[in-house]
Amino acid sequence: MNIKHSKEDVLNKGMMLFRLNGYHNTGTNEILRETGISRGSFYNFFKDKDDFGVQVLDYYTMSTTNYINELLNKKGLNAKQRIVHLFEIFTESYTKVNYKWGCLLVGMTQELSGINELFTQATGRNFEELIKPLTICIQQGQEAGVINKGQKPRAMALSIWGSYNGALVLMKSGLHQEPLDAFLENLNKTLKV
Amino acid sequence: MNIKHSKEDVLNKGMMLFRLNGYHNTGTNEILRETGISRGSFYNFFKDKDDFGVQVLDYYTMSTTNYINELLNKKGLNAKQRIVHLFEIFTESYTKVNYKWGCLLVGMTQELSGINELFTQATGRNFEELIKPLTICIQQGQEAGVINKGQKPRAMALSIWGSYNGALVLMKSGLHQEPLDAFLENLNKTLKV
DNA sequence: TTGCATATAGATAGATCGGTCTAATTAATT
DNA sequence: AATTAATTAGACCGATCTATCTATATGCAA
Repeated sequence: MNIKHSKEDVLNKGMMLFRLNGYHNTGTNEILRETGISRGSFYNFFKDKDDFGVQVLDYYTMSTTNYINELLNKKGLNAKQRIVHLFEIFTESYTKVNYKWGCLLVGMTQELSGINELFTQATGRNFEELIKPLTICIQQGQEAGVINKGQKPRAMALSIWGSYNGALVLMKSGLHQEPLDAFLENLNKTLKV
Repeated sequence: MNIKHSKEDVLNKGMMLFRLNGYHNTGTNEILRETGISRGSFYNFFKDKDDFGVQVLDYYTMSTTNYINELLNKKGLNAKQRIVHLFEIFTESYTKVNYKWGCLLVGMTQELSGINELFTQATGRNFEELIKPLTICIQQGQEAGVINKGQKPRAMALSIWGSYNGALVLMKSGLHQEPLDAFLENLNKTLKV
């Protein structure tokens, strides 16, 4: 009796595994075991492990971007408040798992960008996707006068997203909350008019 | 005819390899080939690969901390100027290698912290070492009135070092300069009285 | 010099890696 | 219903992984 698995389920599981244990540290055997899929099916869905990795990364970025857009379009808050709210929600999600996993894009960047051509392109592309909504929201906030104009939207988005990513790394390096709080504190200062 | 290698040479080479290609993506064979050391010698120096990795990380932090201290004690500049100068020098070093490598502590954190007990302790410990000089310098700057007092020294150091680490990740994800410039721009704003 | 600890060399081992292959099953098409 | 295409299953393969093992060479102390 054969079992049918959706490709999305496999991508989801792979995402979780890569975020928890990293790309090189996650073998295909582990992916097969965790998803219950067979080796034949895996290589029917995906050309090879790298192809799988890139698809997982694209999938991660797509879902994350959707969620970001949702939060940054919330009614009843101004642009600045929406951004602060976004990062409060995001940092909380890491608190909830005891700081044990990180941003997949950060991890894949560290492990693969600059080494593997496919992933070098993928990390660059996904990073641009991820930062787009924030850039737009900052621009709106500056036009509305609720965010300071000390940096151009793009540069400010880079600063903030960078600070956020860095906070996640520091968090993971000591498995504690402190860097996330420092980031949120600094975020308010960065945005303040 | 046997050849004698210093342990420090091997640590140095390992540091370079891990920064370039990551921990799991660097095999012992590659380490042996690059250093010219034999397998027997390697396992005479180091208990196993993990032990080697931790020693490399400790070595990296020690040399980096020494360099930070040197830059943060430079005569003729005030605390704020010394911090800005430090990060200008540091970011430049990545520009020079075409954004192809990252901070070893960031990489090891992503790959190993939270997974491997030995490395979890090591990343936490090394991160604390690395941030210490910056914290002290910020405190001096605040007391001297050249750095704003909006955040406590420790929190500001976390914000800044986090932003710096995040900028390195964004840099590597797209292999470009932009996030480094955005970070330096933002750094000035963070410090300004 | 003798004796002993340490360092080097490299063959070898067992486990695991990513990936292929054939056969069986299921789905789609005519 | 018959035929073809797509999917699933899992045995299997060569390559590579980390680590050990034995033998040889070297440094040092008595």
